[in-house]
Parts: sequence; C-alpha cells; structure tokens
Amino acid sequence: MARTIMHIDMNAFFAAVEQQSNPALRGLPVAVTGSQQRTIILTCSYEARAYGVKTGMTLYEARQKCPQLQLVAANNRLYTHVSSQIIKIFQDYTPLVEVFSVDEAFLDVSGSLGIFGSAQRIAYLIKSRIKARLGLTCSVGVAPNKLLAKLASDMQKPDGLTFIYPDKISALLEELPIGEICGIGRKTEQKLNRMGISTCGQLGRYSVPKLKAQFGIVGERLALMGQGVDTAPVLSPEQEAEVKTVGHSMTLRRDIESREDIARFLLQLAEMVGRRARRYGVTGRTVTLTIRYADFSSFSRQQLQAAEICRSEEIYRAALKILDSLFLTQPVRLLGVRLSNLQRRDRQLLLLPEERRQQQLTESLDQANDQYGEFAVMSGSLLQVKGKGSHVISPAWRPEGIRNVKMS
DNA sequence: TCTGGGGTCCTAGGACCC
DNA sequence: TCTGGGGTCCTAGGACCC
Repeated sequence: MARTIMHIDMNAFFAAVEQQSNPALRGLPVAVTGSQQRTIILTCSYEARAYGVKTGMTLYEARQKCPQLQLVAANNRLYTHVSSQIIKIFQDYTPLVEVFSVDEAFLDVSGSLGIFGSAQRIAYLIKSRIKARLGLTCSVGVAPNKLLAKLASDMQKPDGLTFIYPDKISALLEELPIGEICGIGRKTEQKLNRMGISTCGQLGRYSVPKLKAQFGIVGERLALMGQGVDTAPVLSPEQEAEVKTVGHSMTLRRDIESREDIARFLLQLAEMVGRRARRYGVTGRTVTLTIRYADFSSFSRQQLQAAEICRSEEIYRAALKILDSLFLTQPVRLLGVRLSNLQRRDRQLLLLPEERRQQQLTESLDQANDQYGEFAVMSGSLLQVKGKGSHVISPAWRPEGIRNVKMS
C-alpha cells in the first residue's frame, strides 16, 4: 500500500528563532555563528542570503558579502526548547515522527489521513500552528517515501508546500541533477559525472553491476535513488537504533603545541564525553583521539580498552596514552575525544568495593553539576580551562531523549 | 580573523584463528 | 609440502548528513 510521507524543514531555523526572540533583528540580514572566534556561519536569515551569505562561510567572507550583517552567537537552549515544541506539534498528527535533526523531521501520516481528511489538511494545520505559536515558517514536502519527501520540501523555500505524486515521479527525476538527492554528495556527484551520469534519469537507468563495481554496496542504492525508490520506514525515537558513539571536539582559540596544554583540553573533552556517556547509561571500550593540525590536515588514533569504561578519568587516561604514542609534527588546531564500542551499562556488575566507591563519587559529581550547571564541580586542572570549551550546538543535534538513548 | 561540531555508514588492510 | 580460504576483530580514513 502506498505510503504518505511528509518531510518538514524549518526555514533558516536558528536565524528565524533569533529574529523571533529579538524583534530588533527582524527584517535584517542575520547570521548565527558559533561562540568562539574561529567559527563559521551556522545558518543565516533570508535577508542575509540575498547578499550571498551561506552556511559554512567564514565570518570574514560573510562580512565581505554583507557588511551590515548582524552576527549572533548560537543559543543552544533556546533552539532546543523551540525544537521540542515543534516536535510536540508533529506528534499530534502521527506517532510516527522521525526527528532527523534539530530542525527537520519525517512524518508517516499514512494512517492519519482518515482522521484529518488529507495530507494537505495536515500540512496546513502543522504550518499554521507553528506560525501562530512560534512565529516560524517551514517548508513541507509530501511524497510516497522519505527520499522524495525530502526532495519535495527543498523545492519551495521559504514557507513552501510541495507534493510529489506517484504518477509524476519519473518525469520529475528525468532532468533532476543527481546532486539534489539526499545521499549524493560532492564526491559521489563528481564520480558519477565522470561516468557520464548527471541526471537522476540517467542514474536510474544505469547498469547496476557497473555502479556496484564503482561504489560497492552503495551502488545498488544509487540506482534506486535515481528511480526515486526508497523503502526505508519512518522510525520514531523508540524504534531508532541506539547511539553508537559519544564524542566531543573543539577548535582551540589558538593553535597549541605543548603536551601540558593539549592534556588540559583532553581532560575537559574527556569530562564532557564521560558525563554524556553516564547520562545515557552506556560504557564503551574504544577511545579515539582526533587531532587537526594548523594546516587543517587531521587524523585519528583509537585504542581498545581492557574493560568497559565511562568515567571521565578513565577516558582521559586513555586519550593521554594515545597522545603519548604520537609524534606531533605541527601545532594543534582541533582536539577530539570519542567513546565507541558502546554497551548498555549494567550496574549490577559493579562488585568490587573500589569500583562501587568510584561510581558513587562520579555520581555525586554528576549530580552536583546537573544541579549547579556544567563544570560547577570539577578537578583542579579543569578549572584552568573553564569556559574555554566550545558549546556550539550543531544542526544535527537532537533534543535530549529524542536520540534513542534509553536513560538508565 | 580562513575554514564548527555532532553523528552514521562503508571500505580496506592486517592480525589472528581454524 | 610451494602456497587455501573462510571468518572475525581491529584500525584508519573517507563520504555523507544537518
């Protein structure tokens, strides 16, 4: 049976939220940036886009394009809060809401059409409620699957509503550039172009064995993408796979070289990773250290741990051990720490008195931090870097509880 | 004042085991 | 003896998404 899938994309989300919360910014070119000096444009208002300002630009570039650009540092909590309210609105129309990012979601409304009348009606209700309640606009795409719904939502911005009907799919895809498809990025597009493929029509007709020879297992999916075929279900948060890695990274204010400086930032990163792992109730066995040099080249090294870990100190020690195995050839621009190989934490397994004691200590520190704010309580060397961490929210971030992490 | 940060998935090669 | 092959685990890197 044909499905009715909706993709909803908030327009210029961060910038629009800022303009709502600060009326003085309305009508002006506004760009939201990270909180540090070395940052980029995370998103910008349509007024700014008119000057050629785009996501990913450096502040310097953006100001060249638009000298009167209003720069606003990202306000995580605000976007989180607004995002949760929007998701609640979606959930009034179907339980099948897949939160794709802080400002995007897929809805499977196949089972809701009878109740609300039609997809048009549902889209209208959602759009008008978001507008009335939050003052924000969104673009909605409606199609038989997620791939096409996402394509559709992109076709009219801002404040669009676009349908892709089953009988119009092949005509639409025939001349559509392959780069428009979600999942075909710059590299794949270039490679396909070199094979003489530039439109979805061509891609959909191309020999699957040849695509597989070039792209491996992805080749099969590429052909289906060209045909507009996508059977992936819309997964509610409970149905989604659990998180597989937990990591943090930060671009440093200045490039650093000394082991002591690097170690201090690693401690802070390890604490951020450990706290999140513990909040999620997971432990991990692999720790990865990522380093980006001054020239922007980067690499990572990982080490398997002897046991499952989640305490900040254990993560810190593991990262430090990796650091000590490296010979750094340049000043360091970015540091990252990631915990993977995750497992659901089983508290019953903590049998040794020393382990119990450690866990109790960690828990009381976490509680104090939950109560008094991040890094209110921390070890001595962390104090020296307090406030220097990056707390930029990424557009891929999801409200707590939306990612599938079963809280313990 | 050059270039953020959070993820997922896939590949390829080596170690190791049977 | 002159050259197997399958499978798993681990690591590093890259493509892609927002």
